[in-house]
Amino acid sequence: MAWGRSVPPLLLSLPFLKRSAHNMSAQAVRVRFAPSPTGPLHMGGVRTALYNYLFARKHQGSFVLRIEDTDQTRYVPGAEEYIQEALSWCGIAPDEGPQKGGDYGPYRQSERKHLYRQYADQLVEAGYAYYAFDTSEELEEMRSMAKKAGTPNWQYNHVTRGRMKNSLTLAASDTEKRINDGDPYVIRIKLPRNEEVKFYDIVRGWVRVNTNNMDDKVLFKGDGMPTYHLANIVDDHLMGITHVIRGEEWLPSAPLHIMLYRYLGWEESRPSMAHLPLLLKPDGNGKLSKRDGDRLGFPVFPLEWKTPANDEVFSGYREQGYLPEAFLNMLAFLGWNPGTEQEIFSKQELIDAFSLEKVNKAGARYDHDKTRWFNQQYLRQQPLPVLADQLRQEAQSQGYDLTEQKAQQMTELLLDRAVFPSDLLKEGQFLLEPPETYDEKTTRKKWNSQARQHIENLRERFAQLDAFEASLLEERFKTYLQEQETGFGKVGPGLRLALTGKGMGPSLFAIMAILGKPETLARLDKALEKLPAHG
RNA sequence: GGCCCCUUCGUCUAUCGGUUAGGACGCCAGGUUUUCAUCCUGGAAACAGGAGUUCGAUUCUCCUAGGGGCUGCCA
Repeated sequence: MAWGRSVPPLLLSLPFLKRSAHNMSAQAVRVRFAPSPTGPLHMGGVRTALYNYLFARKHQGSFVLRIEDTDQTRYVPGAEEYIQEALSWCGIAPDEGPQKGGDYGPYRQSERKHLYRQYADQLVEAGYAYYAFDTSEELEEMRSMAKKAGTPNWQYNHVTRGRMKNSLTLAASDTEKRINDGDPYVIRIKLPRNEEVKFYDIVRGWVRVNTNNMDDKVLFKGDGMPTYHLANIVDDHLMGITHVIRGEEWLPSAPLHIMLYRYLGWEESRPSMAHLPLLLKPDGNGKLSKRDGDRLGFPVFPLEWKTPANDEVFSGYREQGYLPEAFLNMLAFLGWNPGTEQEIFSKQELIDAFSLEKVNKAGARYDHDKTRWFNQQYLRQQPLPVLADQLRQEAQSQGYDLTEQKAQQMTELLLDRAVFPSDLLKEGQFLLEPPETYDEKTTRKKWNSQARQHIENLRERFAQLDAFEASLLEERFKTYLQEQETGFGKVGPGLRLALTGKGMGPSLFAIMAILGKPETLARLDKALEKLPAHG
């Protein structure tokens, strides 16, 4: 088993496992990510896409994007574009999909509409499905009545279908008449009574469910579209999908899908299944949802999203300055672990290390601090010139003109205290313009007549220097301290305050070197002028 | 409620019957640094509970508890 959890040897004799094993060696891996375009893709969806992508790459297979838009009432403009853009930003764009094309298209289910009906008909003819004429209202009433009677989970199944309006209870002529008259109807699967459905899930092992606990799900809707259940089986089959890797929320309907493969006669080529653990919210209970981000102060979406209906804005990792590689690395580790102690993985390293067997079973709680840490790590790995160039552009957009050299110096100076690229400018603002105000607390504690005198003295000394570079400045500064028989703590804070207006920050000598002589002297003059001499 | 899935430090996780239960984030302490950040060193911190199988269970089985998902003519 290249990618099964350990399976008892005996079970290998089961026909479909043999088939699987055969599949794996002979058939090219094809996986799909199948979101429905009902809104932006959130990070849980991105992770599902990522695992599909990694699995495909690992096995030299194909990663397919399929848009599951069989519910026309839930269409949200821009959602599909968002999905594609999000995947591209993350660096996991599909090999086949609505944008890219491919040999198995079309890749939108709405454009595949004509394909599904024949399979629904096939099932009806084979006796595995039936027409049902019950209206939504009638079903609603059945459910609420059952609920009042103490049965919260009324099901349309082998017990109840005999009392409903369907082709099993109606005379054949009646059924035919209704259909010819254009009466609305759905097609439901006809599940057997008391039969065990079992399948092997790559991350969970054997899963078994009795058909008594399943219901006769609608396969084909009144509007002429298939439901997800039918469409996903038909498409996976037609598209040659070998492995279905999806979220755990699909686990309860997996047995139904198994039955569909069987009834459609496709059991021999059924894809393997892997149900991924869910992403949980950091606080409280439940899975991560789209509102958690704004509530807890982090994005849940890869890209910013503006709801078309009301212009509500949801923040995105991209816009907040996260690097896609960091985002991806973080996501990969939410529910998967290579078993080594390495945590920083390039995309290629993730591909090489990834396996579904190492995917965890339990849901993973999202930790924003860790995400920030990943970003910090990746930020430092960026080439200096690239960061400097970004800084320069950002500074420019805010009206500062930066030389390449100065941008580079600033980047070097500030990278250690940055988590986001934008921190470089934020933390280095004082290098671009003189302070307007001086930190109140530092002024009160460190700025006295003595400190003032030191600044005056230093100003004179610095004015004598020709080469304004850090090492020289430091040397002169220390010489001065020795002459004065005083310590760094008596002079340094005042100097920093005068130069930057702040009580803390990077090396003073590097700061002065970057500012240059005229600016340094000007700032010292300004501070001497503006700051009162107290104490 | 029913069905299914899950359960190791606060969080993400390693352990595929025998370990002082390891790492990372976060937290705390110390060191480096004029300060902040970085960096280095150290620390606190976990196998949900109970039975069983076994010479031996965090690891296998069962039960309990807790958590999660599903329970639509949504995906």
